[in-house]
Amino acid sequence: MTERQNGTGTSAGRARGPVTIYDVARLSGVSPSTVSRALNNPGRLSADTEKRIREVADAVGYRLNPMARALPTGRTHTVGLILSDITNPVYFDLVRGVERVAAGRGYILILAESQESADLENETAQRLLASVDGLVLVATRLDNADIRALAERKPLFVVNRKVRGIPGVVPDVVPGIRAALDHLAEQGHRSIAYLAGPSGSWMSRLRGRTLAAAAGERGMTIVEIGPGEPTLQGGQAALQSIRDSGATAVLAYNDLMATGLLKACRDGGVRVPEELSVIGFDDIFGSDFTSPPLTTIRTPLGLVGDEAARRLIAAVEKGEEGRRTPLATEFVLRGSTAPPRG
Amino acid sequence: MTERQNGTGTSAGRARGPVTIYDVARLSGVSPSTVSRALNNPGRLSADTEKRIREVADAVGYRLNPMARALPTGRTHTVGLILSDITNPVYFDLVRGVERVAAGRGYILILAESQESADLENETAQRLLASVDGLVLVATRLDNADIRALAERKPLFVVNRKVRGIPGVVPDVVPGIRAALDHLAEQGHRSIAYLAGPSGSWMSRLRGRTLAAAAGERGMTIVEIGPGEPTLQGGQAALQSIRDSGATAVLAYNDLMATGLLKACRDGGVRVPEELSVIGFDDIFGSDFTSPPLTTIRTPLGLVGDEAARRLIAAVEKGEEGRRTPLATEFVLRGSTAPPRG
DNA sequence: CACAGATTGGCAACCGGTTGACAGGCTCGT
DNA sequence: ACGAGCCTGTCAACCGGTTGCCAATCTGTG
Repeated sequence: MTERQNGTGTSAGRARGPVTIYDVARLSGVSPSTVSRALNNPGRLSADTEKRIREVADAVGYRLNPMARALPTGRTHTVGLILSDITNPVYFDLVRGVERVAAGRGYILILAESQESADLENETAQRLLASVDGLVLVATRLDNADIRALAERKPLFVVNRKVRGIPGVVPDVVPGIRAALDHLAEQGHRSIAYLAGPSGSWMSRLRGRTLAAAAGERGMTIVEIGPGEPTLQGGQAALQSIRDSGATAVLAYNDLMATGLLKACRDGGVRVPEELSVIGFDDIFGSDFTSPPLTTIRTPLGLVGDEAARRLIAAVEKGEEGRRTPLATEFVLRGSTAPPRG
Repeated sequence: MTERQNGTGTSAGRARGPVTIYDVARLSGVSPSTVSRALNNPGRLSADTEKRIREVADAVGYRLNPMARALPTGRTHTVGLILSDITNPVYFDLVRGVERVAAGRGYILILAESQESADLENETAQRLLASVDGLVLVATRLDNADIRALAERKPLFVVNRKVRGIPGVVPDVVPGIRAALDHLAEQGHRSIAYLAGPSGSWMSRLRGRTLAAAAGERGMTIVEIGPGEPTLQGGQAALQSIRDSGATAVLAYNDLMATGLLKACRDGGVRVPEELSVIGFDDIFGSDFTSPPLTTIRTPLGLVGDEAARRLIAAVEKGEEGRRTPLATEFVLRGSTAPPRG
């Protein structure tokens, strides 16, 4: 009779802590291991016993302790999501996508921020490693070696970055960029500025490269401005360089920068789109109510989050990454572009 | 010599799993309990031993397993944050505040969404209870009884809702609302509409009540429109009722609704602010680049997140809630208000 | 009716830490 | 020289589950 701490003797008393399988076992007259089997090994026990135990567990409101299960099994039923900047609106839908899928499959979401620092990101990932079944890295600042090292410990999924041998997703930027350039060409623009994001950003380089290639095909010239912070401030700060470049249209690394640029234009008396056409990237919350409404290249961020969670969990549970869904960007025409003057 | 699984015999071999205190113990020739004490009971061991163990732990890259520690201690070093809607921009800064404070104090953040459903919220809270040291509930849809029941199991902190006996924070809405009404009165508005949020929202009722009281003091009349969804759509849908009410100015439950209303006005040919003055609430991301820029009542959401995390962790660690910081709203004058016509 | 094989449930070890109790060795005072 | 008391490190139990292995019981068959 090893009476564990919870037994309060004869009187029911108020239970000290949460109900455990030991309580359920005692109340249904079986051993703890039997309770464990009844609950997560259906069919292993006789139908009678299983049903009885389930009823008792239900009646007393038993809930398993995820940590206690994690210890022997190594499975935490938790996914970690590391972002460089939680308040960047570009991530909201992505976070929701991950959370919904995770919750729907019985997983918990751990959220962490790396504050745009590679060191902090690595430290954070290490810190989380033991607590999660897998990690989603979004727009990571880590180098390939660090990423591979992490992937050796736990399943990893990388969003907006391609790393050989590591599962991940990068929405195809080509269709959006082509459509945007077609639109600008049609309006008569020949010289386009690319307002680059952070120098360490793989995605900013990809967008820049793709843009340069697509511009070449259309006989347009690209001048790269930046790098700059991927924020409103970063966009605001770039106005002067853009004007100096002589470009008649700008494609910004993301909507935040584009919006900052819009603001700088208003403040500086540059009329958009008459004097300068501006195109953003991602279609974040708010870009349809800037003034003028921002023309942009939409990234399906909710779907990206879905995909990340789905495939990460598939890797965790079945050891294989699930089916890949093709994800593409799309040009969204609003009010911030027009033919150049003259 | 109970050689636990990790021992790979003579050759170093590649370690199976993560490094444990058992590994550190073996390598430094002490017992596991000594390692544990060296690491988190400074002074309990001789300086020599402690230093030696620390060095070994460092050298082999030991990291404690938070779950393994949580089991005997009951302390997970994790805080849970439950939001009704992750993509609502009102929460971004709040989430960041919580995450920063938590991370700074060595805590992990678990994020969950209740999708505006009380049942789902309760279920989520129950599910998370064993995994966290405490829970932050934001704009909860739970009733007081449920909240108290949760608070009996783990420390709880409630944001934007007052529940007797439960620690929480509600930024003072009075100064912001008074200033807003003073401004409207000055411009000559007499009849104001309040565009209410969800019927279950405590905060919406508080804002409505406070507004009614402040209006009374100024001899203005308030007509309440709604309830409505706290979203862009909710705001858009309300335009007709507002026009019908004859009010010359609207104060919306939040910026999302105010922004939706702005859009409906543009679509419906109602000029803002000439024909209708619109004031939002919270000053979320984006409300300074609507057209016209939204006049609003700012809530210091980052500080609210800070406060929540700080005081929750104080409650967890010291059993007492920490010092309260007074948090107040503030009127932010931008471009969506003007004197009424006529 | 005996016995093989399948069912059913329990024992005990294990996951990786923490911590109360305790033993051996030291230091120190007298 | 001897005992009190301190310092240091170990032992073992525990947190709440999971799971390999085994024993007892039940079933069916010849």
